[in-house]
Amino acid sequence: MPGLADLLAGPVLEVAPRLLGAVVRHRTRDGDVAVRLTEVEAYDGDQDPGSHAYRGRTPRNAVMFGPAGHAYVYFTYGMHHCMNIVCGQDDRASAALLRAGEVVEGLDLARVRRNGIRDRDLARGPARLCSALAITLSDNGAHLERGPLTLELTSPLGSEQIRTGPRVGLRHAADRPWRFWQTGDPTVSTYRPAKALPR
DNA sequence: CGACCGATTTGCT
DNA sequence: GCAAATCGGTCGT
Repeated sequence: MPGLADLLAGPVLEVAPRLLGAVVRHRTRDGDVAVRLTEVEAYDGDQDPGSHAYRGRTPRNAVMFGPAGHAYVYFTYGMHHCMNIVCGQDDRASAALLRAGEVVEGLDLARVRRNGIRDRDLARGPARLCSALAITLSDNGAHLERGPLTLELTSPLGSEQIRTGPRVGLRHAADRPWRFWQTGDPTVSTYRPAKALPR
């Protein structure tokens, strides 16, 4: 049967919505926390001005140029981590940013890590998600099949369960509707557009 | 080597 | 609604 990397090796615009509902689990000394993904964004490598890989390979983004099925983690704003799942073909340098999710395991541990924030907000936002899962730069490049950081795909959501819209916080290519989220889910980040798309 | 920027969150107004 | 916090990556001098 096909491995995770094979499933993630398709075009990122097809893989990203496929990730909605999938579960990311991180095992640490303190225990396990798992998050069900409710919001992701697609970044399409060398053809995408919004992608870290747009200006070519650097030590930071090298993982994006490798095979699908690995985590690309970067540090930003001097204090936050964000996690992507590398997908697409090798050297395509495409990835899906994990923007939000629902904590489905290790709720108590996630509450401690997030220091009293409401359960709904534990992983609502890309840096919050990394905080709840205790993702750091040491997880950059990690295989998502072998652990301690894993991705478990679930059956795809129906098209009526998926909404799309512009990506968040980009200076360029802000017009491309490459953000995907689960319809009406309360854990989707607050930057969702004011008006929902027609049912 | 120095300057500037960023796929953000939080807290205060 | 807005600005501070804070630092690695990238690029220009």
